[in-house]
Amino acid sequence: MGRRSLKETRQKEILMSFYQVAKKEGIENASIAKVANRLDVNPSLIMHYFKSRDEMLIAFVSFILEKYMAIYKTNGEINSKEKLLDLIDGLFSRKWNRLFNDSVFYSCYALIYRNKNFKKQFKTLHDSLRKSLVQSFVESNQHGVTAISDIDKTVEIVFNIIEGAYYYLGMVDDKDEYETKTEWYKNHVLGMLHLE
Amino acid sequence: MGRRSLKETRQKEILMSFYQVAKKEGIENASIAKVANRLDVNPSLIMHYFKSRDEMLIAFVSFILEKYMAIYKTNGEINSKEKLLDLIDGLFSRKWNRLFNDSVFYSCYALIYRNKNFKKQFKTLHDSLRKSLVQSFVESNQHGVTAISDIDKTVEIVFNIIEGAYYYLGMVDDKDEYETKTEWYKNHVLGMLHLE
DNA sequence: ATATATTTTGAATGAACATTCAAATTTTAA
DNA sequence: TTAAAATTTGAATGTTCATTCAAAATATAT
Repeated sequence: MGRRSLKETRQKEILMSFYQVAKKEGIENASIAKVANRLDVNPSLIMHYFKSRDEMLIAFVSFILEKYMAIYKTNGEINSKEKLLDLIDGLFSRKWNRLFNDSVFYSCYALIYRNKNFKKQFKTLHDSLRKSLVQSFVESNQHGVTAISDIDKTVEIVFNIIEGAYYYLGMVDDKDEYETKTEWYKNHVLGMLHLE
Repeated sequence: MGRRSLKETRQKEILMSFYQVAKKEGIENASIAKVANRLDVNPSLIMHYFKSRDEMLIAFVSFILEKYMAIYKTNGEINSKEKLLDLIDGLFSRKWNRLFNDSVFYSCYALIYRNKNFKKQFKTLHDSLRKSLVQSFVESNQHGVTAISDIDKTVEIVFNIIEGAYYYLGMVDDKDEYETKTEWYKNHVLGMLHLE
């Protein structure tokens, strides 16, 4: 007996609201009052679902990383050149960094330098993204699409280029420059894989 | 007549204190009171030298970018393979990102997504760093050290790799992993320049 | 209908915040 | 030694902050 729990739903709603506020005003300026206000709800309700703002921030970082991870979904076995090119295109596509390569994500990233746990979480995420690409390259090698000799090293460089790209392109407003340089980065990767 | 102005000195002291506080507690948590406390000075003194916290933050970002720029000083004409290798070593060396590739720098970077002026400042800085490397490659080409065909594109990729490296290596605590991957990144660049 | 568990509110706390202002102190040149 | 200009302090402002607590409202199972 008793009332049905809304805990998980409510917590996700709250984190989403936190995200929206953080996007506009910065992560540290996303106060409980503002997050509550956005949901048209009493501030103390938020304290009911998260013991403290700190705990909320911890949950938020996990929430962000979860979403980030979800973008990198493989579209099945890499058994043809087309599939591989699609994969690479996806890595450099504009849509997914529109979602996450913004203020909020880098603000979270900045936290790793002051918080060991955040650092570990970020590292784990990035390493698992790398592992996923390793797997794809193993497949494309097996199907004769590529002949990559040192897959680990190659994947490391590829992600290095992707991450550097998002860092720099975050500063680029000019659409032409954005596209030109994205092409440069992507072509360099294709060159590495002998796919030009 | 009247007293000699300490404005510039004091402002720099204040910004340095801001930096120290921001390093420990995050940029947004670096309050005027804390910055003043660290200098053993009255908080209103800070308001005397900066009209508002906002203006202080603006000055701070310029201050950070200035320091960042200063690290990239070229050691004269690139007229030998040794000079070029030194230059590349420097770009990947651990010392300079120890100073700036930390919480504070990325927090500042995160601001570009909410502030057009910061974005422009960051862009300008990064582009001028790129220009400086273009110049170095022009020299190394002229002296027959390298035979780079598309210097602009090459520099773009090189910086892309450096920036990606700092992003990822920020998460790496393990010394061996740090060094191994740094070597990978650097060797890839040397390969691009046919300098292995 | 009643007991119960959960959601939600509302009021109150004290601390920290940016900012203001006037007054005090210190240095400098004439 | 005096006037001027700058530094520095100290007290006060009202706002926002995270957090607490008790009370109210709501839904669910028996």
